[in-house]
Amino acid sequence: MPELPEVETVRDGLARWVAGRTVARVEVTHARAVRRHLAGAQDLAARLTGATLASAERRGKYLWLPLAGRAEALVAHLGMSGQLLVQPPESADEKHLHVRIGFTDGGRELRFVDQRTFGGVLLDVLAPTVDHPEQQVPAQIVHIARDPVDPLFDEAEFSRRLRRRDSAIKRALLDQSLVSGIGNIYADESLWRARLHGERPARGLTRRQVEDLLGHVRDVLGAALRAGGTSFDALYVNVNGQSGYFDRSLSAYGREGEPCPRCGTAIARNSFMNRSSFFCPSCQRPPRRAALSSPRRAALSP
DNA sequence: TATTTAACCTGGACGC
DNA sequence: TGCGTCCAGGTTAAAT
Repeated sequence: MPELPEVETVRDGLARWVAGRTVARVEVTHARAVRRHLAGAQDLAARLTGATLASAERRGKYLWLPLAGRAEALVAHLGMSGQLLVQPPESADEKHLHVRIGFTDGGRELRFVDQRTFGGVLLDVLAPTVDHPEQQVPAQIVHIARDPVDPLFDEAEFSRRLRRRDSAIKRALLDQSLVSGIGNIYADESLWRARLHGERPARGLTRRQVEDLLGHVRDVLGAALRAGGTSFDALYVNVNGQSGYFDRSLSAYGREGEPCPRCGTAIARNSFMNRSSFFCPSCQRPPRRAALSSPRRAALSP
């Protein structure tokens, strides 16, 4: 599933293959892929045709390609299975090809392919960021927090906000308005490295624990980025259709029943937030019931 | 206001 | 072989 390392790998590919090129035509073959462009597919195509894609930017799991000389950008989110592929025009259409963008140079096309259709593209105006108004991001994502590898990420502010939360740590890590780029896989991996159970209340964490957790988040994201991201199947690939290799380095996620690399206890799995959570029952002690937030306590009561 | 839940969606895996 | 069910999870509107 595309989280920060996967999206950054795609962004890097777009910067190499697409930036500086001028759009000649846009074809939308699946309306759901542009559902967040409220003016519709025709409007998206009309406004994008003739525009030059200046660069490739990212915040968290969102990508955008600013249009040269205009305060607008082509925004993309990969959802769970979205792919942005750079393909020769003559190559066969992918089964789930939803948007095709051709360029005036006649070279490789940019294709948005998405099996589960949770992702999409849209054209959006740029707006100043809250913390650094001299910087601009697409208006629809101004609520998305900076990610932990952003040089302007404010650790002190993150710690303060996290430790004020009346919810579980994992839920907070997945909240993109608190910290972006982390999904289910890297949340579990980071918590395993920090020896923290995801259901522990965020409010009970010390500053030191938050610093430690953040360090592990950065380590995991960095290692995954160097491996080209995590791929369990063909759903995540870079712009050239290649998979990443970080799944071979995962310690907890997807390893139910396998020995914990640290203590040998079998990795456990439970359901949390309608998702699977993987953890070591020995290294990551579950919180005492009294420490759980009230709704969670009520949910666990017989 | 803060937090939690449910819905969206498709195809692979699995059991019968 | 074919059918039905479950599962994967990022985002956000709606509910609590």
